[in-house]
Amino acid sequence: MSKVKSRTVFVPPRRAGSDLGERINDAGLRPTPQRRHVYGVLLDKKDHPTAEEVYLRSREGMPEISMATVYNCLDALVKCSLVKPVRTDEAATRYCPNMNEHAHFHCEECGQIFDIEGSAKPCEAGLRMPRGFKVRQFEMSLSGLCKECAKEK
Amino acid sequence: MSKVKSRTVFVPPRRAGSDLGERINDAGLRPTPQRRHVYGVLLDKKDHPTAEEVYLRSREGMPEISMATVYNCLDALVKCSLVKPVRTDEAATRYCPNMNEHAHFHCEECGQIFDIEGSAKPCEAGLRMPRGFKVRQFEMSLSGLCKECAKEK
DNA sequence: TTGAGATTTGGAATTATTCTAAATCTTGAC
DNA sequence: GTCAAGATTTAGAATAATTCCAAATCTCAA
Repeated sequence: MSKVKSRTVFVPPRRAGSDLGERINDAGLRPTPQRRHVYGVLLDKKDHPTAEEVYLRSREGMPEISMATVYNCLDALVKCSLVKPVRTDEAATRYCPNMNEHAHFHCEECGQIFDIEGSAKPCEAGLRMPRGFKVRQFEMSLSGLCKECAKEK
Repeated sequence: MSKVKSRTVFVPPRRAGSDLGERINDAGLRPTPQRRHVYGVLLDKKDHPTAEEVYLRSREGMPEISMATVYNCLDALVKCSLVKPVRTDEAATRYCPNMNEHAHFHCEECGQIFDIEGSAKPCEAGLRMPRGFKVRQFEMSLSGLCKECAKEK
């Protein structure tokens, strides 16, 4: 296993999945095995799992990982803008690794979340922003019935 | 105290605050003193209190009310579309009695929520809805710094 | 190689919310 | 007015999601 390691700059070892490590590294985080693994789990299946679900999936490839670490890793990934937290009407926060501009559709029937492509600025979306407010985030979310569930009615 | 009471139709007693009662009644809910009181508390000060805050304010005029009842009342008001639940990054759900079309702005600094007037349809807001989805709710939410907090930076 | 600081871990603690079962209230029928 | 069925309220227990804690381990710049 040939590694290149400089004195002052951390270079992640080159092996399968190292690109994840790089993305974490680029974002200013230490690319620990746990963070890499959790990020990999999210990228692997782009649904919108809860922390609990991420924990269960993470344990498959890393049986010793703890729930606390999963929360830590998710927080870290969110802080680095690699992952977005998604809140629905349900209690648990879900996590989305799709960082393209999109909205979330929550199906009231089956509970699934779907990414809806597209974006707009608040004013384009008909909002009358009062002067002086500094908008950092603008999110749109929808709920109703997904294609499958709508069909069944 | 003159009351009119028919055999088959409930007529709420006419006294101060009965309009609240009517709105609750119209929405198909029994206008109990607790529901009326909780709704009154929300209308009284149109910020976006948590259940906890609603509880504290409710106790001022109705010291025996319980937390469970506050949750029950809020759920009932939400079901009747008299009140909207608002979720932010924080854990606790907040409640908004403004049922006009509007979005919510959450100030990251002071935590306050502001109503932003305006509305749009998903397609007008740049979203490309896939065929077959049945949209029941479309919400927009913003975060950043409110006027006051932005000034301080 | 090493020490400072970051990270992980299991378990305890906290917070928000829901559930439960008993007491009370409300309403429509008589 | 009286009554029973069902709705609502209540206190407290239970649950669920998340955060906190302190000890062990890891990471990496010097």
